[in-house]
Amino acid sequence: MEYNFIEIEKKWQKFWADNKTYKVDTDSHKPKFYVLDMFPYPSGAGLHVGHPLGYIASDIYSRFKRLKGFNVLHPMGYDAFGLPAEQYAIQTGQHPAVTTEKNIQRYREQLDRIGFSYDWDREIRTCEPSYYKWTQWAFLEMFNHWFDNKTSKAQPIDMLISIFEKEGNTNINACCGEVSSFTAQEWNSMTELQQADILMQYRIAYLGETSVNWCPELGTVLANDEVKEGLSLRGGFPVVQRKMRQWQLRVSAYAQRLLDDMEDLNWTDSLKEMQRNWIGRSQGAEILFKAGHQKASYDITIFTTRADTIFGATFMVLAPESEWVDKLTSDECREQVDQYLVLAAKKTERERIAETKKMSGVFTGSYAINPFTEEKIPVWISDYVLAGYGTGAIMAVPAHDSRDYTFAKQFDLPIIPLIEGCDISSESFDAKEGIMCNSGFLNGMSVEQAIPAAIDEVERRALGKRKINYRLRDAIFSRQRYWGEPFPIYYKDGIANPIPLDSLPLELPEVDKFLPTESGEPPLARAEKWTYNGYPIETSTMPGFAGSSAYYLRYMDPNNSNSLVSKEANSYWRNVDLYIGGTEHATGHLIYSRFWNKFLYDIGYVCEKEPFKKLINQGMIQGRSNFVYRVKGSNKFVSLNLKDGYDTTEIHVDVNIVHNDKLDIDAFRAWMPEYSSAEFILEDGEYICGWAVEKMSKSMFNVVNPDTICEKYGADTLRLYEMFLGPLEQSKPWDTNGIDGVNRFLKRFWRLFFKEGEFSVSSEPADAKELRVLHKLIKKIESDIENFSFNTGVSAFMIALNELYDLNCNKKEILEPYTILLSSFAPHISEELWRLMGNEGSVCLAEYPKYIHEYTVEDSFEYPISFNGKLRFKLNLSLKLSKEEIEKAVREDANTMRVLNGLTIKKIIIVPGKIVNIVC
RNA sequence: GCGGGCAUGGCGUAAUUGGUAGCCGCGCUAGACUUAGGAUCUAGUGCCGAGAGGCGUGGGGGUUCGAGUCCCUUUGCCCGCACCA
Repeated sequence: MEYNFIEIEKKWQKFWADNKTYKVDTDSHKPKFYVLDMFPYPSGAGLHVGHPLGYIASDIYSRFKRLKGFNVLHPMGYDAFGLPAEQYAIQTGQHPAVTTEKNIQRYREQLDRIGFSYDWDREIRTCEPSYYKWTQWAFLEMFNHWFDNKTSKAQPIDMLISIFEKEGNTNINACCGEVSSFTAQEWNSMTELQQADILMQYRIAYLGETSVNWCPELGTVLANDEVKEGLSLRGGFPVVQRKMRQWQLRVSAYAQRLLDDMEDLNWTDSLKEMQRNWIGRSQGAEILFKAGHQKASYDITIFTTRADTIFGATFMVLAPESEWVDKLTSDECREQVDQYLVLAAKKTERERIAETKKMSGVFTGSYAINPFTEEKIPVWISDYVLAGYGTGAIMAVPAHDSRDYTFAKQFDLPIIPLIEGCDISSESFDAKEGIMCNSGFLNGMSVEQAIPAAIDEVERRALGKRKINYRLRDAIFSRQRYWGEPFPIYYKDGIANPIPLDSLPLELPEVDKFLPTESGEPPLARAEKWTYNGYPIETSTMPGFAGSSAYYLRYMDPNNSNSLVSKEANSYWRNVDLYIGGTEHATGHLIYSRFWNKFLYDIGYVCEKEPFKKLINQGMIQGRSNFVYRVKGSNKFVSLNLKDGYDTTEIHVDVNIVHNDKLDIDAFRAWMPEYSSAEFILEDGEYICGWAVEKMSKSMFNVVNPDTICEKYGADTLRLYEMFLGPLEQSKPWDTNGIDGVNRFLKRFWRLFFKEGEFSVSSEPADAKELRVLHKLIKKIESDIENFSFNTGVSAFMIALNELYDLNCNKKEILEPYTILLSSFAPHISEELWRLMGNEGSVCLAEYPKYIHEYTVEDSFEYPISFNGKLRFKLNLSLKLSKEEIEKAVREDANTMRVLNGLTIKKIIIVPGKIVNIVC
């Protein structure tokens, strides 16, 4: 009987679906295990072979854990809100819900063919009202909470109000916007609007005016992680900074906790490092400088991590957007300053970044007093200082900061070296090392000593205080788009009010067009009756990360209509034990999700403070393009190794009509009409194609659809091959050159169960050699899966199969456990063979094979000579032993003899102290 | 510029974690069975050499009885961050 993978795979996929083989429930006496994939955005292009890489790995792990007796939660869903569907809608007028639905169906079909063990009853889609009800709910919870710095945790806003009513805000230490202090009486005498404005400064989800990334092309604001090098991640359009009033999430309040709790996570160091950089904690001090011109004087606070260099602060710089700019600009300089501000505002982020080498700036006309040197130093404005970081103002120390140095050189400002022996003739000395000089009381100290000493002095003289700054900023949460979650907020008399929970979900309304209105309002403003009790509803929608921030919680209890997740479900499933996905979410989703989880933890909603215990980043699969070489001016194509003799043009050819770099000539002629009469110059009767590794994309003709592989080789081969390709975390090109080997392995495995076309498995007991093969395999597979070393795992299956062929073994005692082990990797073929062996119930739920046989010294068998006839043992020998003594020790060592029994020792290689190599 | 990672046959990779480098697979060579084979099976396959043997983990140096693995240095690739004061 042939290995008919098409039939087998179809049969078992249907069986698993019909019988809900992979359905899981919370009420179980088994230990839980939660394995999660980063759910996909269902794009119109469908899945290519790169997408399932992580899914296959997580599926193998899930199946393995299930075999080991765990109750495994392994769900899948779709991150279905997003820009591409909306842009498609704008172009075609088709509702994004329609295209999204279509794409999801396609994804589902493709996923189903690969044989994943998902519990599809738990599928979620972020664009469904029953799901986004809970996204809206979480937003309202954030709206109704504030962050208490004293306890470092979210607290209800009602509690804040009652404190205000009793004692004002003087005793409150909150993470909030700019609020001046007030007493209880002052609070109580405020209007409703005034109170609402103040409360807004405290809320965790708040409406606030800040400098935002505005993308004119997309017509929306973007979060920091959606912008890279001044361009939008989606589409690559320029982004400018603009002051806008937007909904924001106070992620920055959680900066320290996000940092601290990372310690216990089982994530890669590089990913943790990325998050650390993104959070960007820096320790320093805020220092007060008096500054002003003839007409007025102000206190300006700056932030610095190098308080030790204050004696070298020879000027001050303000960000163009700084609120001090207006105040410190003198009348004489007003005109130039205004010109500069206009110029700076027009620059895109990208231009700003590009101008690192050349700096621009303008003098304000004001001077500040360096509090340590008492010198008068000029105050400048330049866009190399960012408004959003620190206080938007710096003390410039050109001798020890490269940016200040460039600026000082350009505008001819004084540079004072502060470290003995440093050379600042051509560049600044940025290193934090050396002995201080020109620095008053700090002279003679090392930099390390001088930093705290300087801050102590600052604090003693009440010029400022120690301060920790974070690069992490609050997340801009509004998008001026249609295809997202509506905000459950309505406006009454200028006050933002929550739409109560029992009116949720607030469903996305129908609109006639998906574009902004003529007056520039977001598309939702087109909706008829977009009101609540007659009051207008917020017209922005939430960003992509809103729906993906808590989806892992929803899987625990996907159909609950009373709660995001029930207490019972949450306390059973707790958090994700294994999360697999790409690194591209390091600073977006993985930060937001952690923040979201921590907030829900604070309000007592979830029981774990971190969402994802272990995280694996699968590598990207790149495309491997193939080329043909057309002789210029003809329809002749020359094979790779002969092309040097001709003047040729390199042309991408569809990789699906190339096999092992050999072109299928007939398929090529049929591929495009212009090649139908193509002629070929062959080498050894073949046309060999050139190749290159490129991004997988349609235009390079190197996209491989997993369906194609499933048709040709079957899903089991696809699964094994993707794992065999190399280490999971490594990026690699998709290269089908080796797929035949893996396919051959499955065919060989299949044949092991058949004799002359008949299914034939022996029920005789296995002998020691055969058991050894099995036990070696069990041990290896177990450790490989636990270490996510799936490539060597596949190899181990192949090695064991070779050995079984050598032993001519078809015994059930060996083949049955082998089949169970293989079922994690190749479930379809395993299921078929499992049933043919006469078993009831799915192999996927079978009992994990255990060691059924322990070796003892009495076991006598020849050691399989798979180490090229050489064995190596560790023995506890001392240097002083003679060769004979060592030989004797080897012979007497029980562990060694157990394996050596029955073999003749030919040679012993001795390395004194540790190791003995034995050739038999 | 800063931070992290990698470098092993013609190719993808492996190496019991400091112990005879090259497992497994691809490809290739030869053979068997075949009308045929993108099927199957057998043998071989790091490099040089007829052979004995020698040389080999990007280059150079070091530690060690012993280094692909540890340390220093250098080169080349990949990834992340980038005016964050």
